[in-house]
Amino acid sequence: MGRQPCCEKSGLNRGPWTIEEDHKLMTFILSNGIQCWRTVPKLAGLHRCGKSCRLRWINYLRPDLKRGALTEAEEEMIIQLHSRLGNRWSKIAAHFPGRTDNEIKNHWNTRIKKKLQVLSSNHTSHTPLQQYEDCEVKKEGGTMKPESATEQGEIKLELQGTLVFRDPKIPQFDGRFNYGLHEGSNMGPVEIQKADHTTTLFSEEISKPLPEDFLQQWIDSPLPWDFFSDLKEDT
DNA sequence: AAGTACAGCAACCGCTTATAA
DNA sequence: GTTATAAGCGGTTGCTGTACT
Repeated sequence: MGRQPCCEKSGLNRGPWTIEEDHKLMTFILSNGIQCWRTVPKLAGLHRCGKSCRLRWINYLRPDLKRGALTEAEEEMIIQLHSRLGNRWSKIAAHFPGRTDNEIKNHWNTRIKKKLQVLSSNHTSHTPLQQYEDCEVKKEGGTMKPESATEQGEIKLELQGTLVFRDPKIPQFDGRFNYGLHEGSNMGPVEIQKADHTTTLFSEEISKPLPEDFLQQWIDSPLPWDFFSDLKEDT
């Protein structure tokens, strides 16, 4: 029943790959292709687990890999995608031909995360909502629901709704936005997007503590539009 | 020059999902 | 429908090189 086990766990090489191992794996895959990772190390003459071979190929040996540091534009796109997809690195990596999920994950954890932390700590002096002060904003329905709560009292909410913007600088578009926040925190960026047009709004004005009654009031109310009091609302 | 701290990244671990038997 | 396994995925670890003291 079922399939054969992937590989023997004992007697296999571990740790960094040698040039010779790389060469064996690359030569084998280029001439035979990949049918089954389990059989690859055996057929290629490697003392490695199939899983390890797969990882080495995907993250390092694939000929279509793009080498070199990620560009500013790529970084910006990662931030945008991460705000929508969260830590789904493979989904994010799918938008970057030649880049691997591991590469993007590492880049996020070692660089972007820190960059954003610095940005958010400077956030109180940042008022990009002014950028949209000429906007007319129209609400078109929306829902809000508690997503999760922890024992530490951290509450995450999901808000979904539709905004229609009218702005001379931005063609009219509707958007879907989601965010999470917890008691006493600043709310993160609110992303407004449609098709290939994505932008992000920030505001320190929308930082609110969330005592239970206030939270309930929020949950009960159809739309928490107080968050957007800075914007002219066209109802 | 030596020791320590830190950053970056490759590789591993363990869980989840898809699929063959 | 159930079970076992391969493949995929995200979190984490640990090695290596570099900067700092």
